[in-house]
Amino acid sequence: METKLSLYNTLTRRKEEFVPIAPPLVGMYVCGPTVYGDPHLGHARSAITFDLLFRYLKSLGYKVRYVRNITDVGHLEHDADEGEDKIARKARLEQLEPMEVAQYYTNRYHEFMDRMGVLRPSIEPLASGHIIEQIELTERILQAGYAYQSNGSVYFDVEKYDRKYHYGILSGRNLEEMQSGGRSLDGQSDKRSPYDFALWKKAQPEHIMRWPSPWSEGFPGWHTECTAMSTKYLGETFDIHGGGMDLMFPHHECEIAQSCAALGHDQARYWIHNNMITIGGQKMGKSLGNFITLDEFFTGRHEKLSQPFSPMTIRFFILQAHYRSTLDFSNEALEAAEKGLDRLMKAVDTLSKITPSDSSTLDTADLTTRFYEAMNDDLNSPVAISVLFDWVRNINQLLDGSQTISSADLATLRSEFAGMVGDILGLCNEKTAAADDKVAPLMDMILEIRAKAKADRDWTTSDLIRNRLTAIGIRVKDNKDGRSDWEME
RNA sequence: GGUGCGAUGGCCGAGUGGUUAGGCAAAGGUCUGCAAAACCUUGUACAGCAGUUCGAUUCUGCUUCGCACCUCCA
Repeated sequence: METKLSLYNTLTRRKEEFVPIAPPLVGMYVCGPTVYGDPHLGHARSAITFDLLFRYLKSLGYKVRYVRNITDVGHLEHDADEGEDKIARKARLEQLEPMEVAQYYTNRYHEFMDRMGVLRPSIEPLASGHIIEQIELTERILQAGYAYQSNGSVYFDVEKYDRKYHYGILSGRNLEEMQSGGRSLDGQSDKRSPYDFALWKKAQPEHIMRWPSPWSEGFPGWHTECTAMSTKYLGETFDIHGGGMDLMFPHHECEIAQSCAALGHDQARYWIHNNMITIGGQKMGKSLGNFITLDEFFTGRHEKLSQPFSPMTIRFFILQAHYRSTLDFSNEALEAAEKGLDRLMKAVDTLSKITPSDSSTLDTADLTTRFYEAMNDDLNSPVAISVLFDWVRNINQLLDGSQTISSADLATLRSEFAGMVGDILGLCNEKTAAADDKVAPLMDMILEIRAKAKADRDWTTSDLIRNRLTAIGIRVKDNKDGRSDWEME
């Protein structure tokens, strides 16, 4: 490999060469969804970003253990003691068991991510299945002296922690600044300081999701699951921790604090954060209520959508922007992505129709070198895709005959190109997939009849066939050699 | 208020101290029975003002505008 993979590490605020702790093993933990609502575009961005990293690391030969959690414990709406659990509230509104809500949205999440070509993680632990581990973590932090009990709840002592470590190391803040510019929370809570966060919360009588603990019947604080589960499955130190930028503070900051307090050190070597999807320049999210769910994208049922957009179009749209840039939603951008993807997938198809020559006028090394250079540069998928498009032109020229390729080079090109598009970028041809095995021979027959009509200069018949096919959504394209191709709209 | 980030051609979106991003859209052409597709050609884009430099869209400073986090959030 000419270049090596470098990744932007939020912790150091620069790109660093990626060096795993114990190659070829790589441990990666990514914060997954809280399952109390339908997945939206934002979830897709995070899932696809780390799916790309997962796929790319694997393609480089690493053996990756990818852990992505499901948060099925609702935590609290507000930081105050009387806050309501998100999942419990949803359950109350829909008259379901909390776990029924969590299961339903977990299923929905899986269904939509599958359709977008997002590979399932190696381990997908549930927060509710790791209460014991979270209690153990809390005990360790208590023993280390960085937490205190208060009315049955346990809180992390941020001020004490900050005297030895640095609370704010990831998000570039420091406690003093936060305190001086701080908003004054009225002392309605059991916390000593407004910046302290809960490791364990005592449940109010009406709180449904609750577990026994040494301190009270209650539930874990919302930062503990990630620390507890990443430690369990990836060890005390692992390679990559990912998530959305909005999780940087306080969530990831608190994870670091918990690790340092319990283990004496941060767990993750590389902290990777994907940027947000915006709509009209503003973050698409729950708090603003301006999000569009994936279901709405796939069906087109949303007032802001001009048409349905397929799962692969969404994936391609996301991949066409760098993961650390904000990506603005618009119908025009999605439509452009749809057409661009179509062009790319057609080229994959075209590759199988090219006949080799004695020599090559193209150098396939150009594709490989530039593609991997882009991917190695902090996963620059937009540039990688632009390299692919340069080769889409080349592939089309090969079909036209204005370029030639040897059979050895063609074999290389086929496997490289398909691997980049399919295995690394995770894009597949939804149109081809739609045509099942029986349709293809049927189409061959129909086009054979049409070819005969064309040979007889019977344009009435040939146009009738083509028009009828167009009407049912099958596009016919005539080639110079008299043969025709077809594709599903 | 604190801490960060951004402003690129009609739209989306990379990148660079001097030489082509790419996609979509648009215009002309080639091919074709017609069409579609494909191919070829076509765009003096880098918010504004100073400064550094032989040269800045790229570096520095300021200005304007926008965004994110500080509260659940991918």
